[in-house]
Amino acid sequence: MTPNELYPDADAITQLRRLFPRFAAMSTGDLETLFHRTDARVVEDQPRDFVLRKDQPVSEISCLISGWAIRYLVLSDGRRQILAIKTPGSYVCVHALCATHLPFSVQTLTPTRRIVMNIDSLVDAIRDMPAVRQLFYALGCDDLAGAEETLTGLGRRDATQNISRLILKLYAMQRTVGLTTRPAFDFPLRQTHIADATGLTTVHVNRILRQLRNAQIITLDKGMIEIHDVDALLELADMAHGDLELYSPLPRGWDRLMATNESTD
Amino acid sequence: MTPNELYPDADAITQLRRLFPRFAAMSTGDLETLFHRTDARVVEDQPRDFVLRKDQPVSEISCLISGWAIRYLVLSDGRRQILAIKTPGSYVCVHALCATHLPFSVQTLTPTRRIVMNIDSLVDAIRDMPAVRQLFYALGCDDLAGAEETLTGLGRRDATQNISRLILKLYAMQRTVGLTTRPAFDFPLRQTHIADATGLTTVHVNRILRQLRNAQIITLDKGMIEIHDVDALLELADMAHGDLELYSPLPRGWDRLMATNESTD
DNA sequence: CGTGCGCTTGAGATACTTCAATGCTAGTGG
DNA sequence: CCACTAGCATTGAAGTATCTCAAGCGCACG
Repeated sequence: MTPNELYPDADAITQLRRLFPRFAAMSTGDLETLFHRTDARVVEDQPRDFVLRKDQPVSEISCLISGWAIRYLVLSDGRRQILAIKTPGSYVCVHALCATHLPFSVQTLTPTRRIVMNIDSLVDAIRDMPAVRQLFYALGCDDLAGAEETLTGLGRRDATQNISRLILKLYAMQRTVGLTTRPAFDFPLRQTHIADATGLTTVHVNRILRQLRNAQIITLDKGMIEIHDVDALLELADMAHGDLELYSPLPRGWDRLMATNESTD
Repeated sequence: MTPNELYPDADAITQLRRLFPRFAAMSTGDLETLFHRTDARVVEDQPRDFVLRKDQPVSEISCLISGWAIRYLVLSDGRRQILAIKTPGSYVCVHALCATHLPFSVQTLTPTRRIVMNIDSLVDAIRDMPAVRQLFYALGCDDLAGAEETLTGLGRRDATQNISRLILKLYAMQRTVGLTTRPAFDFPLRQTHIADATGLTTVHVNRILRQLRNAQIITLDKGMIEIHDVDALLELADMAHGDLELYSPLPRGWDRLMATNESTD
C-alpha cells in the first residue's frame, strides 16, 4: 500500500509548487516549515491501492503529484458514486481534517506519487501558521464549490451534458497544471468510472461516447483522449471558453489573513 | 430587504446557542467578543426576500434563528437546482467566506429572523480567535459532507428515496434544534421546491407524495407535515434510525486547536 | 368576480436502464 | 505457441422511471 517512502526531494517540492497554485502562493520558508513539521514524505502507490479506506482512521493528508485516483462511496445496494476524480494537483482530502470517520474511500487508478503529511501535525500547523490556515480554508472552499457544481449537474443536466462537462473539466485540470497544451491527454478512466461519476450506467455512457465519436468531437482509445472539436463539446456541455480556466482567485481576506501578528513558526 | 435591524438581545443569543450546537461549544466570553467585533445584529425578512443574490458582493454571514430559506442556482435554460434548505439552526453561508462572487442566491420562504455578522470583521475574528476559527472549519466541513450526500442521492437514488430522505432530513433538523418532538412540523416547501431539491419535476413529486399519502405514511397539508409511520419512511429512504441524529462529533483536533497560545481577543 | 398560484390527474413521449449476448485484448498457465 | 480467463467495450431489444404537455380544480387575494 505504501511501497516506498522518502522525504520529498527538491524535485518533488518543485513539482508540488507547479501543480498546486494554492501552495505556490506560500513562501519557500513557510513550505519548508510545513513539510518539516508534518513529517512530509513521498509515497508511491500501485494501481488499485487504497489511499484511504472507508471507516478506517485517517492519519495523513496527501497532495497528488502524479497519477490518477478516485474518491467514491458505495450504497447499501452496491451502487457506486464517484465523488471526485483526483489528478496531479489534487489533494486527498481536506475533508479528513474535520471528520473522525470517513464515509468514502480513495483508490488509485494508475501508479501514483503523492506528498503525504501527518494529519495531527498539520492541524497544529494550521493553528500556528497563517499561510497554512488560509491554504486549507481555500482548499475546503474549492471542494465545496466543486461538489455543488456536480450536484447541480446530476440534478438538472442530462447524460450528454454531464459527460461532456466531465471530459472538459478533466481537460481543464490537466491543462492548468501544465500536463498538456493541446486538448489531448492521458485518460485512464474506464467507462464504468464515467458512469459512476455521472450517475449513469456503463451501457448508456457507451452510447453517448459513441455519439460524440460519430460526431467527430472526440476520440477515446487506449487510455488517451483527444478532443477534436473543443467548441462543439463546450456547446454540448453548456460551458463557455472561460470555464476551462481553473484559475481560482485568492479568497476573500487573503491579505488580511496573511498580515498577521502571529509567529509563523 | 432588511426591514428591521437591532443588536441581538439576550433572547436572540439564547436562541442561537440553543439552535447551533457548534456555537454552543464556545464560551460566553468568546461569543460576546465575536458578536461585538462583527457588529452582530438581528435582521428580520419577509417571505421571498433575498438574503444573498447571485453575483452581488457579499458583506455578511447569517445564522438563521427562525423561518425557512433556500439556497439555489438557476441554469442557463432556466432549470433551478436547490442546493440547500435553511431552517433554524442553519447558517447562510460559510461558502461566502472564501468566494468573491457567488454562483447562487439565497431567498426566504417564510418570515425569518437571523443574526447577521459583518464578513470582513468575521475574517479578522477567524484569524485571531481559535474558537471562531475552529467553528467555521467545522461548519465548512458540515456543508461539504451534506453536499456530497445530496450529490450521491441525485446520482444513484430514485425519486421515492430522495423525497423520503429530504423529508426525514428536515425532520431531523427540526428535531435536533427542539422545534418539534413528534414527527410533525411546519413544512413551508411547495411541491416545486421539493422538485428542485431532488432534481425532479413537480408532476412527478406530486405522484410520489400521493403514493406516500395513500400508503398512510405521511400527511402533508396546509404547510404542515405529519409522518405517521417513521419506520416505513426510513425503510423507503434507505436510512437507519441513527441517521435521524444530526449530532456531529467535534472535529478532529478540537482540543488541540482550542488549547492554543494565542490571545483570544 | 376574475386572476394567479399551487395541486392534481391523464395520456403519450423519451431518456435511461436492464438483460443478454458478442467480441476484443491482455495476461496466465500449460 | 495455444487454450483459457477476466475485464472492458459494444450492441440489440425490451422495460421502466421520469418527463412533457395539457387540462381542470380549489383557494386566496385584490
